[in-house]
Order: sequence, then structure tokens, then C-alpha cells
Amino acid sequence: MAGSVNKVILVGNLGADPEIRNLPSGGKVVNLSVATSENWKDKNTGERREKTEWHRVVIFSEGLARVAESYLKKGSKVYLEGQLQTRKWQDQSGADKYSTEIVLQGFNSNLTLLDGRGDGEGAGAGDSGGFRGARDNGGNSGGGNNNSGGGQRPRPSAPAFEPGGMDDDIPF
Amino acid sequence: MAGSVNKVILVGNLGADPEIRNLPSGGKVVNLSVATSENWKDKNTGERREKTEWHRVVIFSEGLARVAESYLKKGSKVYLEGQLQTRKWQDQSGADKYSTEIVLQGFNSNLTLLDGRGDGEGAGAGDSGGFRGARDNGGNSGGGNNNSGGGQRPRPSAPAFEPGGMDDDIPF
Amino acid sequence: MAGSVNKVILVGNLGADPEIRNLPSGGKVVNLSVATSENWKDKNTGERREKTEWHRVVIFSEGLARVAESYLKKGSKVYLEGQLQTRKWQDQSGADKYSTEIVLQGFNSNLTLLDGRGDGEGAGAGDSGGFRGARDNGGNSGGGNNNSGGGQRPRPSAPAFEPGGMDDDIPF
Amino acid sequence: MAGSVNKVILVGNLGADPEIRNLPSGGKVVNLSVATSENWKDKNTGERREKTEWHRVVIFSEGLARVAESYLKKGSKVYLEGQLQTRKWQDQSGADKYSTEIVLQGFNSNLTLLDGRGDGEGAGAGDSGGFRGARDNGGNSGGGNNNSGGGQRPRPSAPAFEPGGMDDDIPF
DNA sequence: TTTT
DNA sequence: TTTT
Repeated sequence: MAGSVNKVILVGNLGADPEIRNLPSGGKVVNLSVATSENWKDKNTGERREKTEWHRVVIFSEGLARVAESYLKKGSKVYLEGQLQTRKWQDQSGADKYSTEIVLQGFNSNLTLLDGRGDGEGAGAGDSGGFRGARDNGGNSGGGNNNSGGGQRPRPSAPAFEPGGMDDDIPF
Repeated sequence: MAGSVNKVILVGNLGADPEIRNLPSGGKVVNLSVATSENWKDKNTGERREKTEWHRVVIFSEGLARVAESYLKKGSKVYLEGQLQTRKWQDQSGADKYSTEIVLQGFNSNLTLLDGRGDGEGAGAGDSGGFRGARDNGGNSGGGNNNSGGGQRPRPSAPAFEPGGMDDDIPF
Repeated sequence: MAGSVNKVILVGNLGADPEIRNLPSGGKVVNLSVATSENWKDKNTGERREKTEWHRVVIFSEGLARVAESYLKKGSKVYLEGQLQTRKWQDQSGADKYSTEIVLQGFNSNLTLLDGRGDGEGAGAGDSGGFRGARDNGGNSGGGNNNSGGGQRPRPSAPAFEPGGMDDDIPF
Repeated sequence: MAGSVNKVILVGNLGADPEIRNLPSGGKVVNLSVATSENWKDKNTGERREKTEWHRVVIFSEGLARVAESYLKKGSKVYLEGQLQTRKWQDQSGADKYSTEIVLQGFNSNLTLLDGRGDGEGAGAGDSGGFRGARDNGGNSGGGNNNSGGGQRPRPSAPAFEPGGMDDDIPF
């Protein structure tokens, strides 16, 4: 289709440490559970209410995955940009399940830590020392080995994301 | 939580006419099915590939619901802003299901037709005459009486900025 | 024009305390100076470089102006959404000048404090107690009486979605 | 600074054909003039009003520049994402001038044509045949020759953008 | 002028 | 199910 846009922007906090999975291919996928909440005062009762929304975030971008692994932890506040993607899978009983995730992959993905500093002064020895935001440069940032020639934008063969890392018949 | 943001921005096409549901309360809820797609050339095979993502959009805002009902139809291209929300429900067998939707409701929601012209075909005569984008004003658009003086949007003295370089038959 | 969008999203720090101007009309306008910066390593020299961009933000929305006045100060980190606007003015010599600003006014504006907590230090006693983000409701937030029934934001039956995986002492 | 975001999202129409400038370095820079407009009904007078805002867009990204050159023309409707940047320059009299532009360069830039089709059925013979959106992959998309080793993110030495292409003491 |  |  000529001209479509699929963009999610979140500012929220991690509900847990990042989950890192190493792929057979050598790659790395990071899952985040991010909470956003809203506060409002009920117009009728006058009481203050809060509603929290949990978002499952999947980082395929190597560069951003490394950043997440190195600098994010439970409670971290992040700004992120990704795309909505709904994935179909089967639970143990073979029933179809759908899970909607925010995918950080390729262009127009972004992940920025909004907390203090990465993980403190001495963190991140070496060159990339100190996290100060990161952007994907096409799935291959960082000198990583993407093997097999690329497939720069969408992932070549939609690597399966096996649910089960959290309760297994909850969408994430 | 102090400071969170939950925003989705889509530009896509409706896969079907809007579904309108009238609530017992007299309100109205509109559901849209919006497609976004990506095209890329496989780096390995060189073949062109396309992937379409379908998004379920739910409009609670009265003003935007009316706009959707009046101006959108199967095939329409729209720009929209809303929030991600995952809803839990039970299927006939009582099994828990989760559904993630893009909710247009209250502040920071937006719905803009990108197709031809909204005011075409005689629609929307009179006051709201001609759809040219719509924004929610807090769940109260439509019947609400906000009448309290003051041009609402642009600031009173909003100085025109006219570079003058533009020919006058530009279609906007 | 049918269908246009003009949106700026910034996450940055205030370079100075907010400047408040009281209008003859009784209204209030707040100006912010917001810095965003980028860091990168020069590919040629290998040295680390930084570039800071300063943004002039003008808040016409009453509700957001009050928030800015109450909770923001030099150094505060904010998330904000507004619109680009270029204003023409004359300097003392009568020469034309143009100034581009990010205007927070009316719909689709947002201002959220990303620092510590808004409600700290005793600020914001009473009803609006505790800043936890704010959105414009159409130029009428604050003094307006919108009282017409209905919890405004989340839909009535907004089902809680609690994956349960989260420890309960998470700071959000 | 840890964690800042500088993002502009526009949907608007080109007021003129793209201006292409070839740089001594062999690169290419494209300038767009994009109009966004708002319509509203004055709360006091009841009359319908419209305000158009003109945006100067500068495309440094090679890939997006090529796209703009090939598919955009006066009247085209586009979706674009870029960054705000204010540039200082001197007019003929040596007076300081400032110009704020939306820069498409490097990561997190996007340019998507929302009009019908690229430039018609048979356009764009060969591989990239038919414009269907484009994203920057870091300043070097397209196999272009960026010479001199790169400088991937911000431009190494802020290539001067000589005003004058339009009236010369208007900021764009 | 901020922030790291 | 859209669109190109």
C-alpha cells in the first residue's frame, strides 16, 4: 500500500528486568514489560482513579537489544518507539491465541532511557560507554553478525517468538 | 505513575465500513479495522515482499465517532492517534481472551481523513459542514456546550505567516 | 486542507524556570526553553560529539500553563506535544523577524513531567494535588465547568488487565 | 543528555516542487515547503476560519532525497518525520537570522507519499519501481557514496545550507 | 540556558 | 478485510 504508518510511542516503566533470549542464529531478542498509567478524577464520584496498562515490547534490533540488556532493569523509565504487531500462536491445547506486541526492529525504532544515568558512572566500559539513547540502524547496528546477508527491514522469516516466558495462556 | 505516555499513530486504510454500535446510554461506539502494510525487497532472494498488519480501532469519543460514521467507509485512508488498550473477555466456552485495541477517547485522540475531500458528496451540510479532521475535546464533543467565549484553537492574534511564494491554485 | 497534521514531540530539559506572563484578559501564557541533545561518535575522528538544540515552547492552554507554573523549574525533564507555529514580529528597528515556536494549545497538546514526582515538596495541595501529567481539554481546562456526568477518560467498564507477574513494590 | 527526543510529524501538502541542490561533495539536499492547515469555527462569531502554517523541510538523507526528487511535486500530500533544527545565518547586510527547519536525516526520519501512486503506473522502472514509502537507514541508504567514511548520525560538519533559494530575508 |  |  502506498503510504502507511504504524507507530507506537510509549513512556513508561519496566515491570520486570528485561528477558533476554539468545536465538539459535546467534542473535538476541529482548522482551520488556512496560507499564503506562493514567490518573483522573471521576466526574461523578469525585474520587481519584488510576488505570495501568501493560505493554509487551519485543526488541529484535541488535543494537537496541544490547542497550536494553545493558542499561534497563525493573523500574527503569523508558521512551520507546516501535510498531504494532499481532502474532498468532497456539497454546498447549492447540487453541489459537493472538498476542499484540510493540516491535522494535529496523528503521524508526527508538529506545531511550529516561532515568538517571545508564547504570552509573563506571558502567559500559569501552567505547559505547554510557547509555545515552540508541536508535536502530537497520537491524545491524553495532558490528553484530547478522549472518546470511541481511534482509534489512522486516525480519527475513519472522523468527518465531515462543510464548511461555510468562504465564502461558496470557498473551504475554 | 508520574509521567507516562501511551500513544499510537496510524496511517492506513479501512478494510471495511465502520461498525457502529449504539449504547443503551445513548452513546455511540465505532469500530474500525485498519490496515497498514510494509513493502521491502528481500535482501537474499531479491523478491519483493509485503506484510499487512490489521489494527482494531475503537472510537468512544462522540465527536470522532460521528466523524467516522459520516465520512469513513471501506477503503478510506485515515490518520489516527489513540491509545493502546488490552481488554480481557470470555469466549462462549468461558475461556479468557485478550484483545488489544487502539482506543480513541478523550484527550490526545485524533482522526483525520486523508482521502479526497470530506465534504464531498453533499455530506455534512450545515454547521459541521465538511470534514476536515477532528479532534476529541475530552469526551464532550458534540452535544456539549462549551460556550464561554473565545476562539478556541488558534490564539487570538495568531499572526498570519504568508511566505507568498505559493501560487494560488494549490489544492489546499 | 482536508487532513493535515502538525505535531511536535519533545523529551528534554528546561534550561530555565518557566516564564509566566499574565495577559490583560486574565489568562496566562507560559514560555519554556527546552533543550534536546544528541550524542554520537564521529566516524572519522572517533571523538565523541554532542549537539544541543534549544526549543521555544509557548503554553496557551490554561490547564497546562498552571501545571508548568506549579511543577516545572530549571532542569526539569519533560515530555511534551504541541504544534509548530512560526510567528512574525518586528524588532526595534522595524525589521521583520520570524520566530518558530512549539505551541501547546487546545487539542492534542500534552505536557508530562518526567522527573521525580510532581507531587513532591508539598506542591499542588488540594484537588489537582500531585502532578501526574496533564492534557489540554480544549482550551477550557481549569476554570471550565464540564460537569455533565460521566467519568471522562477511561470507558466505564475499562477492564483491569493484570498479568500478575509484577511484584507489588514497583514504583509505578 | 541522557534521554532526549526531538521529533516532528507532519501530514501536509507541498506548496511547490522540491528544490534539489547538488552539493560539491556529490551529495544532494532537497528542500520542501509543506503546508498544514487547521479549520475551526470561531466560538464568538460563529464563522469558519482557517490558518495555514508553512514548514521548511530539509532532506539530507540520500535515500529520502532521491525519493523526494523522484516522486514528490507541488501539491503532493506527504507524511514525514524529522527533527527540529534552528540554523543561524547572515543576510546580505550581515545581520543574524535564524531559521527553524525540519530535518530529515539519519535515524528516525521518514517520508511517505500519501497521494495516489508514486508517479503513475509505469513510473520508476527497475527495482525501486514505485514509491511506497521510504525510511532513512542512516544517511547512506541506497548504495549511495557517502565518501569520507561516514559520520553516520548527525552530519559531521553541518553542511551549510545557503538561504537565498527563496526570498532572502524570509527564514525560508 | 538544560542534561549526561 | 484495505491499499499499491
